[in-house]
Amino acid sequence: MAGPAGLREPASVARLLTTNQLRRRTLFMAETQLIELLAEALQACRACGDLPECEVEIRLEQPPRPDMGDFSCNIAMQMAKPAGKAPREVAQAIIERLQEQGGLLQRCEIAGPGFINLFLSPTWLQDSVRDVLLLGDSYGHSNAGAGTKVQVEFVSANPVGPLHIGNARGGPFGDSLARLLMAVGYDVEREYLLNDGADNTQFRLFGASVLARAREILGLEWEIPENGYRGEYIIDYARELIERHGEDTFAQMPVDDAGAYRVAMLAEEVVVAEIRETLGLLGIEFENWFSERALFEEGAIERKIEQLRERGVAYQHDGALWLRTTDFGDEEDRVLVRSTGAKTYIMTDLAYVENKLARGFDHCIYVWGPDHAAQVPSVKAGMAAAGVDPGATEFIIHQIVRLTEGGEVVKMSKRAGKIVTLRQLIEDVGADVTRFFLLSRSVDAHLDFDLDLARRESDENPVYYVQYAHARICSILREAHERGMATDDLQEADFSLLEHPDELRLMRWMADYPSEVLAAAQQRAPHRLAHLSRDLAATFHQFYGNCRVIDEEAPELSRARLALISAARQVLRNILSLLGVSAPETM
RNA sequence: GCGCCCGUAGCUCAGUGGAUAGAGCAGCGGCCUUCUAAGCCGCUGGUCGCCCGUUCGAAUCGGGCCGGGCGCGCCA
Repeated sequence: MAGPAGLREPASVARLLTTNQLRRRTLFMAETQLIELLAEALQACRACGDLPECEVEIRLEQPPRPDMGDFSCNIAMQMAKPAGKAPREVAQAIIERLQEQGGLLQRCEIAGPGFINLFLSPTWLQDSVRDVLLLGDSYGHSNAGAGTKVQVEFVSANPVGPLHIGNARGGPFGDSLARLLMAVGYDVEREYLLNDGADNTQFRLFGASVLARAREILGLEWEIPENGYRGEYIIDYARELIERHGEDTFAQMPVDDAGAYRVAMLAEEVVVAEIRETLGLLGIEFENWFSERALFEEGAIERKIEQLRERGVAYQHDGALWLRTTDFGDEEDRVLVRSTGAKTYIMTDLAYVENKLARGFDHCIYVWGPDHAAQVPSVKAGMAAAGVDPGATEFIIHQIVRLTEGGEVVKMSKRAGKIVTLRQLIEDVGADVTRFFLLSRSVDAHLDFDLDLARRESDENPVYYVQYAHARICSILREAHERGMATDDLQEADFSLLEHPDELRLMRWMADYPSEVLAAAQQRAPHRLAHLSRDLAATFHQFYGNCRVIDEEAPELSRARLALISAARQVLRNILSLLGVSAPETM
């Protein structure tokens, strides 16, 4: 794929690079090497008795400001007490024995209460820009996951209506988490669980509601059941189904549980198509859509019940079958099979997790809404009771989303069917804004989705700020191309010309990117990507304000800067791609 | 009552045990004959809910309060 300015995509070159080559110049590797250097210096101090043998952990961190260096180390403060010396004195002893190594470290200094601040050499940073260009789309990726098979199950909203803002958050979150995990070397599959079993109360209530509406349309006696679905959209489903399957199908459908379930299954096709389409608008696609029904049909549920009985963890009481979860840390025992014979969610969860593990997943991540938070302990206890290692599963609970407009919370009522659908939201503010906003907060935090801000197509909207940086770079590359400057083979530019503080900052930022991706993946924190993207955009915009890229008087510097912004564009693209937000070439 | 999440600038929120706690939005003031002003620069704005502890060092870890949200079915 050719870039807008005829840039050659160096993907083929990237494939030739080995993992070691990739690692050599990431900041993470620099960090590892610096830690070794410090350890050697510390050893030297101990050898001549300047410092005592004591517990210290050599860790590097990022100083708050760039003029404080690229890394800082706190060992002097850790050792001050056992050494009986002032921290700065300890620091002095260490840096005196720090052996300068080829090209990595430029200088170091003591700062503040006793920090050792380390400055990377510009040469090292300049080389890292070349890696970005050579590795392209895979820059920032790593192999931390080592091919471990991970399943991310998310959304899994009951197939009883359109997705709404309440269950919208799991979509972008789960999808970006999956993308992140893939980027750091996991073998990931996304899955949507359809709660469409015959025993599923909600699913059957939904069927009964649709049937009632169909009968209404046909002029027959009708009644929406207690706790049924009263939203307008139920009428739409009824109409659609009558068109598809004919009036007779519904006129003759028995008004009972069996009829309700049959209608629910017919409606499911429509609902799932709608859900799939809506998520598709956000760039979310699932490798698997798993029907809970399959667990019943294929006998997994019955086998599980049998197994639990044999293990002696299930018992009959009050006409129901209970699981002895209290033996595994739960507050009370849980019902597996109701006295009506219907299976509960925990029953299907247990059969389902076994199915997942049987499919070869080493790790199963569940992304659940806050309404399911309370069931996590019982499900985990249930797994333990069933002999499934709960360590193979991970539950991530996201908090609620509220829409705000004009400073007020938009009120919604699910019972009355007064909801804002995800589709409406996307049509209102756009897919990119929807994804970015939903991803911009920590999953633990409640999220207020500011509709007024989201609608604004201006500088106030953070999505456009990031996309604008990308478009701006594309524009410069286009301009350079039009002026006849070479915009290919930029990895061969003379990077040593890039010495301006804003250039160094940008380079450093990009060199740090791979470890940020890894951290975001490990912390299951896609929202960090949103912040990173803004931060990179800001770093670029600042550079843009202070450094002119196209300068026909200085062709070599121009070329180096074109290489630099081309790299910045690549990293912006890579972050946006993890976020699932588009990177427009013009705005 | 019990459990989970949150409490950081006027508002919405970041913040891997470190230095002068940061962004966005809102407010005030500058910067376009030069590569996209959807931008940049500067200013204003804080008892990090409160108390005690751990630590050389706490917004961050532990305990206890206070406040808000959500959940606590033989619904999912």
